[in-house]
Amino acid sequence: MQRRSELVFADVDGKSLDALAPRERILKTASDLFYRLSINSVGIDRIIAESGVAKMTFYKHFPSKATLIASYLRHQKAMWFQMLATATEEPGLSSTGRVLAIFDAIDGPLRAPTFRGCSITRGLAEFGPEANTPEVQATIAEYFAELHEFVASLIKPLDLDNPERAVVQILSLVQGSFVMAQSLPGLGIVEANREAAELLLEHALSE
Amino acid sequence: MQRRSELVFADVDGKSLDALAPRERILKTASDLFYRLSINSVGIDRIIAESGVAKMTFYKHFPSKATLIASYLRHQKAMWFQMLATATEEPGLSSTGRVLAIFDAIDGPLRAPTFRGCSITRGLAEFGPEANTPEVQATIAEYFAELHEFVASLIKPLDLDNPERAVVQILSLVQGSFVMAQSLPGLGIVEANREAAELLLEHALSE
DNA sequence: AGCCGCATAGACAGACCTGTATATATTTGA
DNA sequence: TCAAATATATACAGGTCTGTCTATGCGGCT
Repeated sequence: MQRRSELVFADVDGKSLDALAPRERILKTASDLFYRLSINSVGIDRIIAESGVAKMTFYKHFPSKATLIASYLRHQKAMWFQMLATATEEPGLSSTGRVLAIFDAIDGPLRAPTFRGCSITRGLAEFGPEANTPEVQATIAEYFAELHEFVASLIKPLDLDNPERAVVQILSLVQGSFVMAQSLPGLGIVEANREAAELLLEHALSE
Repeated sequence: MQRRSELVFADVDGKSLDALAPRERILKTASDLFYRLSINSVGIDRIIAESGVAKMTFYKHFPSKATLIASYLRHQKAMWFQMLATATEEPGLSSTGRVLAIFDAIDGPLRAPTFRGCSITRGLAEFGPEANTPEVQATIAEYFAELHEFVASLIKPLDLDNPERAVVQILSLVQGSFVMAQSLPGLGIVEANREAAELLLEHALSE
């Protein structure tokens, strides 16, 4: 009996596994296993067994495990950016409010008992510079570059003296929140870091 | 028989590999491979081959791969805490100076081109709650608990209204620095986060 | 009806994994 | 010096890994 994924699957969410098309069934099963256990410790055979699909069907949709891993990471990235966009584009928010909305958005997910850290940062832990899986590494690199870009676009309207410093600080507080929530849950982490971010932005604005 | 502690590394650093005793040779080779590539992607056979040791010798010193992994993580933890202790116990430092000394200490290592993130956080990415390697998971859990304890002990003398919040903020900035340096190097990360920490402590002190 | 595309089922190859066994050599220390 | 402890070299067992192959079933479309 397989457990339902806690990860957000926009168009997939809610449907039972066997109501899904094979490709989605595979990706959903793999995402759940990869996130819960780690990528390298989950084999193709297990994903095939738990998604109830034939091996040939798997290899028709994903020519290699690396392809599946890259799809997994791209999917996680898309979900995460969609969540960020929704939160920060809320109407009526001030410019600093938009930055702080990141923390409001992650607070819930990071408190979930199924939370295991940032899936992409954990992917980087397994597929660093010396791995030879270019598609996977490129996906990871794009994620971090785009996240930086995204936060920079939120900071820009504040017209700070040193915007790049603020971007680094906010990003660090976000990434730090992920690691902390994974390793030492239950300390009001996001609340503390939201307050830190607020103070840092206030101070930067008054310079 | 006086067995050399595995946590002692002073006499290991600097010597060429084949001048070391087998156990140290194995641990050093494994540490290098685990850190560069990830733990699960490096097999025993490769560690044995690169450390120039016989398989029987390996299994005499490390009854299982999990034992080796735990030794690796304990060794990393010891090095890191020793570095922290050295930096924060520097004479002449104020109480806040001790906290900020953490950032001064990590700045260099995080800029190194060989830096690949925190070895223990990366270990957690591979050996989370659902792995069945109790020794490894216990080592990781101890690390995070002790790191929290350590920072709390530095914050305590400041006598803040809300010390736990400051602890979380400092820890987050540290962990965030590690992730950032790993994923987006070259942005003056530690400098920015040291300034953030300073501001946060100043503000907390004036409450 | 009949065909085509997709899914299933499962065997199989070849590489790699952890861990053990056997037999030989080398170091060490009493 | 000589025996015990330790290291070496290598073969092997049994499992798991990714990826391929063959053969079969089934549903939709013309």
